[in-house]
Amino acid sequence: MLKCQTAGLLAKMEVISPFSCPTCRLLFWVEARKRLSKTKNAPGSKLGVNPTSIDTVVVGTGSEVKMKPGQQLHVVNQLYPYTVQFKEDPTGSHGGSKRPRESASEDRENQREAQKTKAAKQTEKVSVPVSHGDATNTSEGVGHWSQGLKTSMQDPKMQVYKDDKVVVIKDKYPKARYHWLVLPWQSIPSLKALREEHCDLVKHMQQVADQMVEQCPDASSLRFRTGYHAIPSMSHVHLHVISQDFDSPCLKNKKHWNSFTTDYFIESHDLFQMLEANGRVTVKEGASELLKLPLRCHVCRKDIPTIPALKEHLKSHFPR
DNA sequence: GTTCTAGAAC
DNA sequence: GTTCTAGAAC
Repeated sequence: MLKCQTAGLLAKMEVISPFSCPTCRLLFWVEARKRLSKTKNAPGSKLGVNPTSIDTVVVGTGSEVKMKPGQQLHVVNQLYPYTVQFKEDPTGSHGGSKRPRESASEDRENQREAQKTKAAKQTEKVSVPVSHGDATNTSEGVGHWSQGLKTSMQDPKMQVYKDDKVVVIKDKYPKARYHWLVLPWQSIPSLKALREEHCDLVKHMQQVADQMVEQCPDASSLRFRTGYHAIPSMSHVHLHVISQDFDSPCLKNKKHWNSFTTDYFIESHDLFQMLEANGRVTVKEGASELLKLPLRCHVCRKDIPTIPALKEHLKSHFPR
């Protein structure tokens, strides 16, 4: 339940689109754009609610959160259908005037800013549990940008699914309409550290990835790929689950493009087979050179000269 | 990983 | 002149 402090209304969370408190006209924008038919079997049961840019709370369905005038509510988890229903106005009062709704892009921008601030704070203050080696504050210790996933995966507000073996977060800079990362709780710095004993874990990561795709509202219209970057920048093994529209403002350069559309992207299944057969994962020499390949459309194989031209071209394959 | 920006490309 | 990329810095 959501409680509007101004009007004293309660809201029940179930489905959604942009909505406002009918009494005080406070507007809330909820990211989820499409409905799903079922929620019960969907991974993750928590809704992350961010009632202010500073304080954040996590509420389960049915719990209450107090909102103040001007505060924005973000349903962090886009995966499930939500409805926010306001109960009957108990007082009959009607304060405040209707506010103009923020544009979706503006809202996304604000949220991105909030995330940046949040990440910066986490880097400063949060100590991440590490089960191996020395955690130092030197070149690549805690706080270095390459350690960011360790922080994000521990943050309940970032988590869209978790079980005893893995956690799933949304990529902070998604390169497509849907882009998740599946991370093991176990600290495995890179693909080099994978051994035969990790086979079950890797397989489980794949299963969770498949599950994420299954419950995606656009699973029927979009193709997905799940795989690993040959030489990832971020520490901690992570499996990308990414829709193949590559429709995202965060996809900005050749490196981004080629990391998902060349052999630099190692299919999860291929990686598993390699691990099962050899007990190791070997990355081909020269993998980093793949990032410099000319831009080529992954759908029609057409060569495209520049990133802006490529993004324009992609619109023809993936109209909104 | 991202951001910033010099200078290449047009 | 503007657009775009690539590499440094973080």
